[in-house]
Amino acid sequence: MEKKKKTTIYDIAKEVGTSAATVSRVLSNSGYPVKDELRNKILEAAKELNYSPNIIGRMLKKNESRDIGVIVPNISNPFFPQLVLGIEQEARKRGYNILLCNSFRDFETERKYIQSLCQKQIGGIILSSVNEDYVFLEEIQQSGVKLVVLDNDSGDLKCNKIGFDYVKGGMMAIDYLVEMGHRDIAFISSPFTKKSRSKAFEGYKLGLYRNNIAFTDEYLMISDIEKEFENTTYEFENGKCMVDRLLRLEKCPTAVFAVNDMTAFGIVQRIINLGLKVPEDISVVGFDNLELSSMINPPLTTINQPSIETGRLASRILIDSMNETRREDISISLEPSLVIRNSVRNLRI
Amino acid sequence: MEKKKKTTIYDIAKEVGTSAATVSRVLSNSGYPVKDELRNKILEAAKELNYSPNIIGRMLKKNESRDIGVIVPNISNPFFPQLVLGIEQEARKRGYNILLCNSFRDFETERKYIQSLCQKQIGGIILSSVNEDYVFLEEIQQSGVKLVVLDNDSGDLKCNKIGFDYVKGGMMAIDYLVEMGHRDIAFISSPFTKKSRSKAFEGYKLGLYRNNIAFTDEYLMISDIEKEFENTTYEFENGKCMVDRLLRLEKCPTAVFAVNDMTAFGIVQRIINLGLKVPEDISVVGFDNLELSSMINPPLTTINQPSIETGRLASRILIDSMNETRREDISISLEPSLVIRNSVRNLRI
DNA sequence: TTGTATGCGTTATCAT
DNA sequence: ATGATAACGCATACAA
Repeated sequence: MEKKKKTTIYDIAKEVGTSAATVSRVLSNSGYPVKDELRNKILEAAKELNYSPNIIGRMLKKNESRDIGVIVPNISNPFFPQLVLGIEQEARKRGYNILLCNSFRDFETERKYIQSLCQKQIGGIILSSVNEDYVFLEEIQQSGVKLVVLDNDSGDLKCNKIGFDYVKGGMMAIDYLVEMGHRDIAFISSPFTKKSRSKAFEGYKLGLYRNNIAFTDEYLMISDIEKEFENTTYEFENGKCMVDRLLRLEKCPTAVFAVNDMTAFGIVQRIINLGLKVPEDISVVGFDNLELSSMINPPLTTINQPSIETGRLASRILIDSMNETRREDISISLEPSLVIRNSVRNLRI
Repeated sequence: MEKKKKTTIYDIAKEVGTSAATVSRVLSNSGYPVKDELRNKILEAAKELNYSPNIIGRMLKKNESRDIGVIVPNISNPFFPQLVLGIEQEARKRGYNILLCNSFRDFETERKYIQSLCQKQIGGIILSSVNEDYVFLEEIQQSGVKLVVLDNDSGDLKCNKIGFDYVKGGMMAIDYLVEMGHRDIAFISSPFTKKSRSKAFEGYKLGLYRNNIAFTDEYLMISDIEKEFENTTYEFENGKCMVDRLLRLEKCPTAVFAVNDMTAFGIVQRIINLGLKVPEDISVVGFDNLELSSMINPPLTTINQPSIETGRLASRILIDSMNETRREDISISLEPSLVIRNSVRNLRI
């Protein structure tokens, strides 16, 4: 179990009786002309000596890395594995690797990871988090690191952005509910510490408005404490709690719109636990379309946010930008869509 | 948007009027004595010039990396985010970063990732996958890379291993079901392409045996095709299909034991869709204890496999091994536990 | 077509 | 306490 020194191009050069330069030319597929006989000897010796190139040496020389950083709040939130999968698929396709970091929505953690990433001389970062320290991010960019920011309507910062139309998503949910004959619709959410939540709420209100339904204050149910960083099931628990509050209302709504699917899961479970039925007694619409939303009972009607596609797109944009295929920043907003399953009752029949 | 050359220790040295060596001594926290006045000037200049060390240079020189590779089959399978979380928590605590790869249970993909990781001069790999090419892995190890293999009873390969007692888990499930008065218990699974599945089945059989229940061939339900690499919901769909087969049996079992929670989700949903009830008509026990198992209806009784703890342990073992705190390989098997929720009916009352 | 020499940014060795 | 210099492994400009 002794440390076997790794073989370098010099070892191979010595073995074959040529120079390191020639070995490098062959082994790095540089396309540089080398006589076939010699080339073969080098290739042979490389196998023989079990040569594996040291990427670090190459990186130092060429000052380019094939890595891109990805920062997400928490990989345990089922939305993000899908996102990461999309990013990775596209990245691998182009020969890039991803370096994954969980920020836990903590500002300092995120900042440290970004710094650490930069010290590794990565070419770009996909940032799905809440860093609003624009000066910091601008510094990062000026040092040559490309950025794709997800879901952050940071008006000021000039960089690539991929957004999602949460407002429209919220409106679609309400439209559908109204179409199904509902007019008493509650909105259940965790605190508006994320833009996505307040946007969805905005959609809720606009949806009511354009369907001529007055917004009722007591139908807006937001929990008090935000502690999701500790516990992934926070949203779920919150959904459960809010149901209790809901049922204490003098006029109980016929439907609820949840700020996300996890919350909806909690809502559905609590309703059922109480001996009521979804959607017979209360209808529920979620937001996200997690893979698991189709697996619960009843299968959840929800607004789809295209996670994998977002990931792919982010990868593509970042890598293009790193290769300077495109110099101007790009800004895209993805569209929600309604996924009808089984958690909404049609009051019209 | 011009490329601003990054500042190096030489720039700082020039600025301050000292040598690069001294700058390095200060900025790398080497503990080497440098006069306070000079040290401060260097620190100041570093801030001033916005210096950020180039890890690549350091790595090349010191030939050590603070990265560890992690290979999982598919981050979309909800078990793995938890595992990765555990790995990362522990790794960060000790100053290591993780490089995540999805092998999609594909042999060649996995092999390529391992090679790529090694070329990056990482110190170790946590491998949660199915590479059974021992010679390959041995080569890797001989080149100095430490290995922690998860869930792979590769008898031959000498390296760190963390296992899980699937057999015992299976037995616990059956014991519990019997305790609740069940004797007609089916086993539903996807094909035995993973050790965990055949082991769980072994536990199923042993459980029946020690409870004096004869194993019935027709209660063993395994789907025909394995195509999970394409579709994460494969297990779920499979569970649904198998229910149909189950109900065609002349004597329908009172309970089913699912090879994993995802499969159980499908089973539960299909049963309910058919107008039957869980657990009133059919009881279901799962295997894994995904976070979501508590969120479905009814909440799933299942066998817990400690994902986060496994991750933490793997990190700890790998890093210790890299630091040669411990030289001998270690081999641990983690214990299952029963999580009782609401998907099993007590026939005794 | 091949070889020599240099430099990427850092740390370590050896003088001073 | 500080500075000059070599070395890490590789790729490349230049010479031959």
